[in-house]
Amino acid sequence: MLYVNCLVRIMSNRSKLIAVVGPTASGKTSLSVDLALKLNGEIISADSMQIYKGMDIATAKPSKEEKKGIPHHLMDFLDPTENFSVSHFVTMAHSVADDIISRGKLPILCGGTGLYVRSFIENIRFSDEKSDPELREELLSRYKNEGGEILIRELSVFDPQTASQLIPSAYKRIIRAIEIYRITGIPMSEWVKKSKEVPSPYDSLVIGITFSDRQKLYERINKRVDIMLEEGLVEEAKKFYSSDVSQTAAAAIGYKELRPYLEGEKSLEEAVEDLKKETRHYAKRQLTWFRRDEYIKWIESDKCVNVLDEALRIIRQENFN
RNA sequence: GCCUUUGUAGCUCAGUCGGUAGAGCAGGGGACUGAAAAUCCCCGUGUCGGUGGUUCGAUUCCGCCCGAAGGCA
Repeated sequence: MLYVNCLVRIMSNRSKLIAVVGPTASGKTSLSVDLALKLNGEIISADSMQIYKGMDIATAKPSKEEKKGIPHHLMDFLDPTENFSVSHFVTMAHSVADDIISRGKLPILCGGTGLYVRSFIENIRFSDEKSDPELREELLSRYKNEGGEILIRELSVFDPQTASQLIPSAYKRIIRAIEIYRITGIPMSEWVKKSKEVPSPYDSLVIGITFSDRQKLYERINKRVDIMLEEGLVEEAKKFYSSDVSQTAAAAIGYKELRPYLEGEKSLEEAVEDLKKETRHYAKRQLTWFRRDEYIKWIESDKCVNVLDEALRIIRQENFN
């Protein structure tokens, strides 16, 4: 098995790429920076919220000092009024990765947005057709009035496979499945097949950070939220709500939990507890997402002495240096 | 010291006109192809504070003990 892997790598001659994934507050940022220093790399952020300008504290963007001079791409470049999506990410990440490689450096993907990471690593290719906000609105109001079952039945006429995988309450996925067919005339299940046809141009090694004791991760999360507050999260939230924001940016954890406090409906203490809780829930969902990818090489952060050394060991073991 | 209220899941609390109990939250598991920090699904046995009594049977009724809150002295 090992021989086969080596052989494939030597023969395929694909460019190497390392990814660092894991739940929020697990230490991805510092590991990726240290790896970049050791391996002459640059970082591509795979984070659906760190893309936005001004959303610094809430998204735990690394400071100048934390970046240690390593270039960070796809971070801090978009205005919060702009929407964004996976397909944008994949397209941009490919061009950035190719640029890094062309300069003789190692691209290091780092982020906790599972959909972004997986789509990039598995080279999922999205259609050029954009989404149609008006159609979505229409379908959403139909969902509210008529219910999910009717929409699923409608979907099953042109895409029985996708329809069979959906339940009435999963409205976002029902709406998207109908939308993509209406726009392109091709059912979602076909798109999914097509999206996987081209193998990845990169030879990727994905390292995941986790904790054998979930409680340890939760303690880190709680502590980090307290630090965010000290750094001025409340002020950042006020500023965030002082202007219009896109639907994508509005989903960020950190502002919406503080909003009831800003509007006088909850005490700061209560809002902060909510924020910690939502962050913990999010971390749990991320772990569920990444656990599914059997190609991830996991590091149990609370069990190993030095995460960087452990990562370097894995990299050597996989012939990646 | 006396009176009242109270003690049920990690937390907040329902409930059982006597047949050994269930919600919310927390917690756990899962799904995920253009909003993904989003969205959605599944998972509830715990000396019913302790002890004695009544009873075929007590977490439920009665006595005593222990803990908590409030009131009167």
